[in-house]
Amino acid sequence: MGRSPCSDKVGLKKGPWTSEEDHKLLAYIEEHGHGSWRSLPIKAGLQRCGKSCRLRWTNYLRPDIKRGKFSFQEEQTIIQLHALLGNRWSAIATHLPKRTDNEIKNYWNTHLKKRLTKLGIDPVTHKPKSNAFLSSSTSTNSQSKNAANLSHMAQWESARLEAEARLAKQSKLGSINQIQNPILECPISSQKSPVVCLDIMTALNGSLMKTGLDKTKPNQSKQPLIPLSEVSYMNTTSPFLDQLMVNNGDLESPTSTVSYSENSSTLVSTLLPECRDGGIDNYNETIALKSIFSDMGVHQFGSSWSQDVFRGNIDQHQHVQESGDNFVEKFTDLLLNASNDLHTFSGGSGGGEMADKGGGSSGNGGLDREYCEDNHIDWNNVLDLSNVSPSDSSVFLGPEL
DNA sequence: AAGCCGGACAACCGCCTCGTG
DNA sequence: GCACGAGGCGGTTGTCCGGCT
Repeated sequence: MGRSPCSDKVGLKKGPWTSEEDHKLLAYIEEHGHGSWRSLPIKAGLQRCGKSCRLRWTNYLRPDIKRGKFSFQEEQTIIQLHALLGNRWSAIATHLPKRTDNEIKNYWNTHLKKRLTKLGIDPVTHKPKSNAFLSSSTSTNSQSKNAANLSHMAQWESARLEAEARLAKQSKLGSINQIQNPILECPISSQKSPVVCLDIMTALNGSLMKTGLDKTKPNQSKQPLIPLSEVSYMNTTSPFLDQLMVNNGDLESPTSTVSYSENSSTLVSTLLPECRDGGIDNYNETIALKSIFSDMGVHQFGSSWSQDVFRGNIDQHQHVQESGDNFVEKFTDLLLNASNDLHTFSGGSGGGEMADKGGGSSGNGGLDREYCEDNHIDWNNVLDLSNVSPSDSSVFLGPEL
């Protein structure tokens, strides 16, 4: 089965590239573009197969490749994205501009994987190898349900990120120079101050721990939040989640190769089916979802998102459509760079456990290695952000109301 | 100095997806 | 709908190099 490797053809060279070959390839592509990779080697005078040329170009010769040591921030991003996406290196690479998927993959295999293992973290699941929560014989049914649902939602989130990665890639193809790395460019990151919470599951988890009214949000006097404990979206029979997972024709399966429309408006209506349908049958559950997003800072997107859409009887559909244009971008930025510290997650009360762990209010997100070492910031804190175990995420516990 | 070993990373291989006729 | 080719992706292998004995 399968065709023979292209390099099996007689006369084609394998192995390391010489500088002369590099020069030929570079010169040809600079002058003509790569065009068809299959025909390129002949035109460029190379005794290589097209595939080998393509790999050499994309992984090594391309001018927009950043080489050298990975920064602490890049490591952090890789770990967190890997927790969500698994070994989808190309998807991860879309969030690390100037790094190739091959480079990230190699770095993971040779550095990060071992480091996590040493710390007792399973590099596959990103959970402690002896996970008391999962193995506990005293786990309650609700805990089991929560775990199952967390897994369920993690799958969905993984699929969403994958689609977002495709969007990013398409954008990059369309205007390669217009895409800037929000992580690298983030002014807040350069200030070495905020905590980044990438992990939506952790955020969701934190929100699940919360109950009651969120004082940080506007207009709640009109529409108080439904206590999350009373909302059934984490129940396996949640019609909202079920709808989220299956009702949108484009969103076939959280684990399948995602085919949902790469259209942010569609994504919004996927998230907010009642908006799509024009009804508010799932209003309570939507309010719960709002609470989650607001906790993650989505309320900062602008009034059309947090104030208008959820206020009540306004033209929700229109507002979502309007805000949907850059929803994906903002949402992903939020996950990856988000500027908010964990105060948000701890109800805005001015410093949570993470802040304490991370050496004061500066937290650990967006910090470079030197800074972390200077300030005795424990690497484990980074790992906390990718740990989705509900039982040990006290970091995200909100104030009891 | 020579051999061994392991880390790092470039390159390859096989499979998959997607576009096209 | 099907076949085919191009390109992409992730896993694996090969090679180089520095440290250690």
